[in-house]
Amino acid sequence: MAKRGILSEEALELVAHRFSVLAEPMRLKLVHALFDGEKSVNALVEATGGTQANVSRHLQTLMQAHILSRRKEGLQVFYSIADPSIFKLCDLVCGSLEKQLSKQAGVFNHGGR
Amino acid sequence: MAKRGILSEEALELVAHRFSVLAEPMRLKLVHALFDGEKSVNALVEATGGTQANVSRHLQTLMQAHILSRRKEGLQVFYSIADPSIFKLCDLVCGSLEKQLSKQAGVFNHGGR
DNA sequence: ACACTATATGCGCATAGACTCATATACTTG
DNA sequence: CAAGTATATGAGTCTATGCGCATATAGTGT
Repeated sequence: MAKRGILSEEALELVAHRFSVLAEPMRLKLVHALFDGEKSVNALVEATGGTQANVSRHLQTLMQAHILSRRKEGLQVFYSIADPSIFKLCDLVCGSLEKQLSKQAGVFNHGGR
Repeated sequence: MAKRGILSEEALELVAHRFSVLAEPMRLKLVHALFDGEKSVNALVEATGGTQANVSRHLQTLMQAHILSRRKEGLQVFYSIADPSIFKLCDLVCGSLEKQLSKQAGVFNHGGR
């Protein structure tokens, strides 16, 4: 277990910002699409069904947060996941949500007439 | 490692929402203040320096996300962390940010004469 | 140089949500 | 029941940001 000291105001802002970057479905979709390796912007546009402009913008946001990395090759730009902690992060949240949902389902199965 | 399948649109929204709940400095401050055990609203107001109204609102948000739990005792309401995955989540993000910051520092130490 | 493709970005609109003030609710005590 | 304390919430304002449209920039091939 990591030791958790007192967090400064500034540190809190950083952490909050990091979470906020992951708080958009489209960006999660992009990250998820990159789980199995790098992809070009066009490939990501197709994979997500978003517009090119929007996908590009979200990729910028993810880049600025150092979550993705860029590789330019001719006309195309390939993005890939730069911060491996994203995997664990998503696993954690998904796991926690599954638990919650199964509990809520339990309420229905249990209480229902 | 958990297996990561394809996430539905709906699942993405849930995960995004979960992140968005943690994407506010004030809420992180509250969660952080609860790391060492339950506290009353008043105690949290003092600990965070926020207004009572605002603290109460953020506590609602954290409750609805099933991150906190409530215990009422007379006039006071005590909140505590209900979802232990929060600890790991924060550790992960903090660790990742520390790495990033030390890398950025390295750039300066390295390139600068 | 021109046309073409891939990606990035300026701008404007619309919405979400954080904050404050005032007030409502819930409980306790006299 | 009245007064006091702890917490929650309605209404309004203000800022942030996601999205679409159009256009800019960068690179390739003829």
